[in-house]
Amino acid sequence: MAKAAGTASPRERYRSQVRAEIKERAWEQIADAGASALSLNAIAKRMGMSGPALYRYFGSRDELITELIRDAYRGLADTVGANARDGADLPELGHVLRRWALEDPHRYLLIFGTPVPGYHAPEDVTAISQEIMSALLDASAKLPDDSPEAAGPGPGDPSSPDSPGSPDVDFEQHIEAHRQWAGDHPATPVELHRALSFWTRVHGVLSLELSGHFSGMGFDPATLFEAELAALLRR
Amino acid sequence: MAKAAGTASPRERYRSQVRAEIKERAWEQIADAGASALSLNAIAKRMGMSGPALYRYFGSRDELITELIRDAYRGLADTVGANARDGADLPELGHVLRRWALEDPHRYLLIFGTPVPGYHAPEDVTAISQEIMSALLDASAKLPDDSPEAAGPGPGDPSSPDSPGSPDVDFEQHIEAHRQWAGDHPATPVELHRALSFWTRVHGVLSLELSGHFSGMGFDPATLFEAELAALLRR
DNA sequence: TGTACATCAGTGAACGCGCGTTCACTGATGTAC
DNA sequence: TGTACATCAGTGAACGCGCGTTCACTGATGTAC
Repeated sequence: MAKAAGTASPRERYRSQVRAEIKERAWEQIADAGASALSLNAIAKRMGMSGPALYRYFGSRDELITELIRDAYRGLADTVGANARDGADLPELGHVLRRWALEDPHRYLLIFGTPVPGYHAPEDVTAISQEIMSALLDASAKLPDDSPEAAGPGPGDPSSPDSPGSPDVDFEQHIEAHRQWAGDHPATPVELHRALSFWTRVHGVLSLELSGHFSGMGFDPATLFEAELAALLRR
Repeated sequence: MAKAAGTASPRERYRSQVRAEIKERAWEQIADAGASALSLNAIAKRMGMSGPALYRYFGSRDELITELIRDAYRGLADTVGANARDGADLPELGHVLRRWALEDPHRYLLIFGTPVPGYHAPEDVTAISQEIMSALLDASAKLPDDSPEAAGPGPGDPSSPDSPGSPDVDFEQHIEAHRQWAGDHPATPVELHRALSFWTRVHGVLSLELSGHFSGMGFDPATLFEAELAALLRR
C-alpha cells in the first residue's frame, strides 16, 4: 500500500535525503572527472559508506545516470517553463538558458554535450524535452512573423518575407511538412523556424563557451551571445 | 642522425604503418565506446598483439589521445584551408565543414564536443585552430561588409550598418578591442563578427545533429543548416 | 508500556574483470667490417 | 659473401588499482498486539 501523499515516514524522509546526497556527490564527481568516470564506489567512499550500500538506493550505475539526466532536463524545463509563463520573450529565454548553463556547465553538457557512449535516454526524457521546445515555441509565437525590412506600423502582409526558392522559404516549407516534433503547437512555419534557430544558435555559443573553445581568444562570450540573440530577431 | 628526408628504411616504414593502424583501431574504439573508454590494451587485443607492445609506439595513453586530437585538427585545417585557397566562400566552407563532420562524427566531437576530463591540449593544437580561424576570416573578408538592406550597386558607405547602441555595434566595438585571437588578420570588425557567427552557428546545428538531438524530430538537419548559412549572409 | 516480529540500512568478503604501466627477456632484422 | 654485433619489435609475467555487482550477515528502527 502506498503511503498517503504529502506525509512521509522518517524512514522515507531519510531515504530520499540519502538519495539526494548520492546525486549531489555524483554531480561533484562528474565535474571532477566527467560523466563517463562516474563510479558508485567512488561516490560511496566520498560519503563514508561502503560501495554496496548504494545499491539500496539505485539499482545500478546506469539507473543513477538516467536519474541525473532526467533531473537535469526536469530542472531546465521548470526554469524555462516558469520564465515563459511569466511572459519572457525569446531573447530573455536566451539569457535564462545561458544563466542555467553557466550555473553548472556539466549539467548542461550532460544533456547537450557528446552523448554518453552506449547510453540511451528513456522515453520520459523525450517528453520533457518536448515541454522545453513547447515553451520556446510559445515565446517564438509572441514575436511578429515578418522580418523588419518592412518596419512600418502595420502587422505586415504575409506575401513578402522571402523570395521563393530562398533557403528560408525552402526550410519553412520543409518544416511545415515535418512539424510532428512540435506536437499540437499552432506555431507558424516562421515561428517554428525561429525557435529552431534560437535553439541551435544559443547552443552553438554556449557549447563552445562551456567547452573552453573561446578561452584563449580574449573576447567576452556574453557579448557574442547577445549579438546572436539580436540577429535572431532581425531575422 | 636523422635520415635523409623522403627516404625511409623498411623499419621506419613498418613503424609508421603500425602507428597508423593503432590510430585506426583507436578511432574505431572511440566510435564504439567513446573517447574516455580508449584503452591501449583493448587496441592491442584488436590488433592481435600484447598490450605492452604498444608502448613501442606511444609513450602513454595520453600521448595517443593527444595525437588523435592533433590529427583531427590537422585534417580539418587542411580540408578547410584547401577549399579556402580554391576560392570557397563562407557558405561553401560551411558545407565543407558539415561534410567533414558527418564523415566521422566522433572525430568532430573529439575536437568540439565535451572536453575529455583532465585533458589539456598541447600548444601546437592552438596554432592549428588559429589556422582554421584564419581561413574563415579570409572567406569572411571576401563578402561585402554591409547588410543587404541597402542593396544598391555602390560598395556601401560605412556609416549606416547599425544604429549605435545596438548589440551588433556593441559586439563589433568589443571585438575590435579584443582581436588578438585573429592574429595579424586585417579583417574588419564586421568580418570578424561574421566569422565568429559562422563558427558558432555551424557548430550549433552540427553539434546537436551529431549528438542525435534532432533524430526523433522528423525534419532534415541539412535544410536547417542551409537556412542558417543563408541567414548569416543576410546578417 | 512492553514484548515479538518484520523491515530495512549498511557492512565486509568475494567474484571476475580490465586498466596503465614496468621489466626482463626472446628472436628477428639491419649494419659494419 | 660471411660473420659479429647492435638495434629494435614483441612477449609474458607481474604490480597495484578500481570497477560493478552479488551475497550472507549484523544491527538498528519501526510495527502489531
